[in-house]
Amino acid sequence: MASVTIYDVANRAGVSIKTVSRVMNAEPNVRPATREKVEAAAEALGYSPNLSARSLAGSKSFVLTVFVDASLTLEHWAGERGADYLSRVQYGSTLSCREGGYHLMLELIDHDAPRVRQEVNGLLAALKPDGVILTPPSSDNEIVLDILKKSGTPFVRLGPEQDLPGGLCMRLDDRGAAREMTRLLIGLGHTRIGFVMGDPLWGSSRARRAGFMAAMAEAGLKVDPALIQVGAYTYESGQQAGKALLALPERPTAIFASSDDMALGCLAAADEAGLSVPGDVSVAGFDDSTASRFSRPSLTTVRQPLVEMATSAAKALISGQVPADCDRDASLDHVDAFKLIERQSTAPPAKAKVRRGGR
Amino acid sequence: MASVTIYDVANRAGVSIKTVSRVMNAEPNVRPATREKVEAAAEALGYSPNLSARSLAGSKSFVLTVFVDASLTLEHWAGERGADYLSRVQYGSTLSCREGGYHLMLELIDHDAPRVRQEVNGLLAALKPDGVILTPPSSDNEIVLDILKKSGTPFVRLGPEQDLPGGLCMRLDDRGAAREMTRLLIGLGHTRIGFVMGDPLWGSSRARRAGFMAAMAEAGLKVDPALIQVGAYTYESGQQAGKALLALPERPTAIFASSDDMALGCLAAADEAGLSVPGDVSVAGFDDSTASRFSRPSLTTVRQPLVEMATSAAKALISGQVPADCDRDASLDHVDAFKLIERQSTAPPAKAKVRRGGR
DNA sequence: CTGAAAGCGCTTACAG
DNA sequence: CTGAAAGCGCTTACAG
Repeated sequence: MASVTIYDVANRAGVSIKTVSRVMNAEPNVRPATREKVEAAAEALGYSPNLSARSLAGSKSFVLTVFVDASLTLEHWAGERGADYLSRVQYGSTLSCREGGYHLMLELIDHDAPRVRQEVNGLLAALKPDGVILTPPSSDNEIVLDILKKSGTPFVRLGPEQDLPGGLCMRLDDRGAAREMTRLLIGLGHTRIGFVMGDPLWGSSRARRAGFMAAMAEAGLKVDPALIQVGAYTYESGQQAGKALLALPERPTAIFASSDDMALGCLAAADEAGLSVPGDVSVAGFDDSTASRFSRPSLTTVRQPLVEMATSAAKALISGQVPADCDRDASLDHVDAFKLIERQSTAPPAKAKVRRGGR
Repeated sequence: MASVTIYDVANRAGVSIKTVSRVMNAEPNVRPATREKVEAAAEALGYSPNLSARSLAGSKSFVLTVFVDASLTLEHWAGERGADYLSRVQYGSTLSCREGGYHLMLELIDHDAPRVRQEVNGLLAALKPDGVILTPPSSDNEIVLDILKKSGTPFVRLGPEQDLPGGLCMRLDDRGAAREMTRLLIGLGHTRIGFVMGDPLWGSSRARRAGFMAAMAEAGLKVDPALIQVGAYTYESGQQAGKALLALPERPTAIFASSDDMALGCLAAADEAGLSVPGDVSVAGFDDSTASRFSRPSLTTVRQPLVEMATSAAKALISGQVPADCDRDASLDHVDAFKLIERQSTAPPAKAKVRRGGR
């Protein structure tokens, strides 16, 4: 079955291909009667414009690309847990793409390979996407950001952790979320709460700490400086921070670690110290990572509204609201809502225990 | 940054664009020295051929499309359980695509919409994929199959249930899997086993029953005709069949329903009859559906090797091993392995119970 | 409001 | 083994 082209439609409607093109692209300056004739011809012939031809001739490709980390993604796919993060991103962006007549391509990036630059360059040259949605760790990969900027491809960074120039950023309200989580702990009855901060170089780390401090202040609780530990968003740093907090003469009854990985480290530290969670100490995290759901105990944490973020990201890219060359000053930060996920790792503080006789 | 084209490479290498094209496509008839010159120029310039141009000019698009049901997929994505089935299909097909320099596009099809025909036709016209991977219910949708055949697009049907002509089929060994599952039940000690068959019109139904019969025969167990019920692969039909089996004067101690949906129906029937699973009766299913994992009790079932199936499907499509017009006679069926998943719904039959005095 | 011409970056079919 | 020409199906930039 030979495919029907713009010429077939033009012939049948008795107009030039340029007019057909106008109608297909919903451009103005077509008489209603002409428009109808063309639409009828296209419908009768079952005509759909060839994406490749449009892309080659025009300035739009009708393709959006999502960059995900290759090894992370393959691991998640292989790991039978279902790729939860990715599913949510696909959900949101696919929704917007369908609405806008766009197509989504998922591309796995080898962030650690020496040839990332070539890989990403090749991808852009081959696909010419109208926009790219970056997921961590792409969102913070300077090589990827650099290539994207040089190529003039608009992009959105999902959940970026660093304050790098360029692109539209979609992240949750770090300060607000940290404040809410702290309020939750305070509401449970905790007054002596330890805080594990992420890398201070990152804006999100400072924002989360600010939220913690704000909640403590509004509750009239003083924050002992010894209760604030600085980590690096890693499991190990969290474990170290947790160890330090739990070794304090006056132990905190709750720890708010500002990333799930660090919170998981705190869980390990509690275990080492022979303390039960949440019996002896509550632990809260931040991110709603997959690990947070499967840890023992499962982690109370903050969830990013990923579906909504991905929906807006794709929408922004499709509508061309993201300038290709937007630098730090021009960058619009899109702050989304968030959701507290209460799981097993938090509880009211233990009452003063009745000490049974030594064993 | 203006993109580098085949002309730039040709200029730098001092050859014609045709020669560059030959090298990029690994065609023969290029002197090694020339090939090297071209490769060096391409590398230096960071050249990657534009996919749209290749697609428009040539006969290949380097794009594979996966058809999934729109509402099913959106439901899974929304349902926080992660889209397990889809993840596994994506995993396998993405792997093969990366290897072959192909790109994968996921397309959501509204199978129930009156405009499916137009939708699918439009998709093929716009994307011109070199092949399509069908997942249920696309695998058995006659409209979809018809369009694919008319358009001459090669396609693979994943886990088809009906014997329809056309395309390459990838399914597990129904007979062998049913035989193994029956052996498992027999191994547990069951001798009186009920079987719920799917729609007899479908080849897979008959194959699964044949596997059941074979296992029973090889164990020297006679099959009471009353123990074979015919369902329709739906929950309701399974419930009805289960009800009938459990009302038998001599009740089976195990039921093998040849689809998870029907097995779930049997679970409901047991519940209605006041019987516990697996205490009073074991129930086994077939498919490893998501529901089978989350049911109470979770279902012992047969899992399709989806990742492997998708990998082979994409590979076959990329290598052009699937003739565009293969009809029933020419269709090659690709039979894959399977895996028994033992969960909570099966156990050894109860010993003759010691009847305690009335309650 | 409509159209004729040129060109996007490649591959095809052919010639040598 | 290599290349010049034509053309894939559209959009762009322009003219009227």
